[in-house]
Amino acid sequence: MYASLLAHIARYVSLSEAEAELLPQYLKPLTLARKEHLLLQGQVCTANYFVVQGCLRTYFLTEKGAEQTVQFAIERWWLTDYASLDAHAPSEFFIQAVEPTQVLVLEQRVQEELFAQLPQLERYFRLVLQRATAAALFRVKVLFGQTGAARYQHFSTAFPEFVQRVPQYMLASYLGFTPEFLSKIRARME
Amino acid sequence: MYASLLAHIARYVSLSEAEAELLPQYLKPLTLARKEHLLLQGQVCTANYFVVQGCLRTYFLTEKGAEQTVQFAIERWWLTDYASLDAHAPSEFFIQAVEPTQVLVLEQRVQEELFAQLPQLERYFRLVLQRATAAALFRVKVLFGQTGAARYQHFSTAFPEFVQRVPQYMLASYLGFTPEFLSKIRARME
DNA sequence: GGCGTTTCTTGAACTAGTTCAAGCGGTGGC
DNA sequence: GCCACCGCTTGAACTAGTTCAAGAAACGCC
Repeated sequence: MYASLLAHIARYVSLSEAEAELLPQYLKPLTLARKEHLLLQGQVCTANYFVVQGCLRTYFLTEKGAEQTVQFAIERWWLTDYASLDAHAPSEFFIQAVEPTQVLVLEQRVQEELFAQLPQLERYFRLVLQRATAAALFRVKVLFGQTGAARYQHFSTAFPEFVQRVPQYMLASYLGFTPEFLSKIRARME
Repeated sequence: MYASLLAHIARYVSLSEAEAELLPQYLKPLTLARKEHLLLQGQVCTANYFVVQGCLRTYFLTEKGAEQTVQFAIERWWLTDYASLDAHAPSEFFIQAVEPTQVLVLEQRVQEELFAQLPQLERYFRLVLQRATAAALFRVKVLFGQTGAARYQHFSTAFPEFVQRVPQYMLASYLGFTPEFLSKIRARME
């Protein structure tokens, strides 16, 4: 359970064994069923979630009532709504388990204590956020730089296992088009 | 020059006067003419830029050769390409001054020394990155959640001074449509 | 203060992707 | 083992936004 997080932390900063053993005091495991929500629109987001096993997504409802997926998180990704977390404001998003999922929950109010105990983690989260920021910029580049069909083709060759794993309507909205259009792209590819 | 950065840092963490006086050793001022580049596609990005006065943008060239703006930075924003910076890899983006601009340059290789001297800055940059990540998510929400015309209307009521400041073709591509279409939206609004 | 470049506008033809509606297939729940 | 539902497909009509081209306006610079 915690091994996955410790391995991830070790990529960025080093913790002694004694330090590593402190983590379970601060992060609580949680198991989610398929389609279970961690956050509903309108609620204040109070925690950061690390995916040990499974898949989460962030989505919102468009004016027409369609679910628009804005990000996915699979194993070893952190997911939260920083806008809501930082400002203690109601979230505009839903966070939901795409499949049965195990997460570690880091509550915002214990995060400060954790950083006081293990100051290296301040650096760890900075580096995790740098990667997230780079990923967000790349996502905007892909959305603007290529057609829907090209986005699907690149995505499905880059992450073939992931395409199998999530319902196509979630993937379609993540890639910026309708499920019907995705179906037509697949038909065209033969 | 440094007062702007110190005021920004003070929003997130506190530095003593003695600590504040160390900053000029690490960050170098730089003045850019309109349209001057800080980074060209293909170069490795080696620094993080803080805008004291003026405006920067990140853009890339689409297959058709059009400039696609992906982000702007005005006073008190940091801008860099973290993908290139972290991986020491050639950047896919250009970073350019939209107007005459003064920046403070934090070279990647001196950033580590700076954090060793002033560990609070590790936290400062983490918090700056949290805001950037929240802004990136919000941007995706706006791009997917509303039509081009609605995006322009909301943007120009939220940031009227900014709309005056940048050429419309940059704003059009930032908002996800062509300059011609922006012109037509404006005509429709009368 | 005028010249050259850059930026903005307008219109007409076009296209990538949407919308709506109907049918089909798999599968999870009891 | 059956039913209900959810997700996927297909086609036809549609629309938001693009493309291309040409002229008008505005700006920055010496």
